[in-house]
Amino acid sequence: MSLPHAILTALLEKPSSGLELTRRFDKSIGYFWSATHQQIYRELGKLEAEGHIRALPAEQPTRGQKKSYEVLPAGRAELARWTASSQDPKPYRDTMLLRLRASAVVGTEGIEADLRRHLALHQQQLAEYQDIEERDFPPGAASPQGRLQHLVLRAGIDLETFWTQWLTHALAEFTELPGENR
Amino acid sequence: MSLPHAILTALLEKPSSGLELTRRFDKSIGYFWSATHQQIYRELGKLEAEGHIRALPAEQPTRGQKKSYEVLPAGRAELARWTASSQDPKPYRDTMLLRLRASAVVGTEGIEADLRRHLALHQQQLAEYQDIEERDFPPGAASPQGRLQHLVLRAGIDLETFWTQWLTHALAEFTELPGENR
DNA sequence: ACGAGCATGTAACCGGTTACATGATTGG
DNA sequence: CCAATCATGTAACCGGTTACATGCTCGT
Repeated sequence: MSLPHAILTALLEKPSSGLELTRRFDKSIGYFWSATHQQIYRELGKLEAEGHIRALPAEQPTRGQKKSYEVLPAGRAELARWTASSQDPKPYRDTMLLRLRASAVVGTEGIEADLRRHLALHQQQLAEYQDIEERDFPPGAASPQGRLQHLVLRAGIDLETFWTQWLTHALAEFTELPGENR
Repeated sequence: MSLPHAILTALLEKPSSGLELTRRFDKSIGYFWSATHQQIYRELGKLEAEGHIRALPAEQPTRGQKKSYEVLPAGRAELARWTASSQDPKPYRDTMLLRLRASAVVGTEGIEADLRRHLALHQQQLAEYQDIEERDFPPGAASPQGRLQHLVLRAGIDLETFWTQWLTHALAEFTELPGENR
């Protein structure tokens, strides 16, 4: 039950249509909660039916017409409730770690190339986050909202830093493995 | 398509019944790929139908009777293929980061307690991993299989270390926020 | 007027989750 | 023998994914 709350957050920051939300999910919020436009439309319908949001009274909503939504007080209250609620961290899932473990059994043939590819991807993502940090969070005092947003970005930066270091370490290990295991 | 391969890996390490697999998923493999017994039974049925595993020829398999499986050559080949295949990293999803972002909009009322709770949980998990490392991976030379397994465990340790540090940092930020934002 | 792209939406599927059912074994 | 537990399994649901359909708008 996270997608509706992600949408409520995005709509509170700025009322938007479905496509606009999809684009914004490709950027900031999507960095740690991605969603496709189908998910977003489905969820917008539910949120409207529940009285959490409403379509902005512009034109009649026919197909192909832009339809913007804004958050109603009930929606804001629900988001506040959810934000403050106690939630267990989801168990972590990662296929690369799974494949590395499998490679200990069936051989490491072929996995090294994908480790390198992942390293490049994480380095790229790290650079993107660092650009955002430089641009949006220059050193110095910031508003409380800004500090919270910076905190979230730091998590992204530190996670990508971890992955680049770990993958580098993993690749170094591989060069030391005896030939028949590679 | 990861669960069947996780099961193949576990079965290659040691032929097991459904319940035994469930227990082992609660431990080692489950640390980065959890599964319930219902998922595992469902998947065992599929894997058997595909000819990747077979039931060990013991007693006739009636309900309530233990039924152990072993991996067939086709299953091992499929696992090797999957392990060496190129796979994109899944976009990262985390509700705590989402909630923190939401709290920048609707207020941080109530979230601090859950940050503390998460910190305790991650510290606990970190301690568990470190115990395993001390017990199973003492300093010194190790087999290639051991080194790969150690690599995976290091990822778990480093991830939990990251979370404890980040949560500590986040809580420190909170104490500096002006009163109306807490 | 028409094709490209914009915007919204339907449908089918798939893996993970939760609740529950049923047969076998074992301890009191 | 009966309850508790072990072991396997069925069913319904839910969110995320993929493929496709349809209507509108705008540039040429």
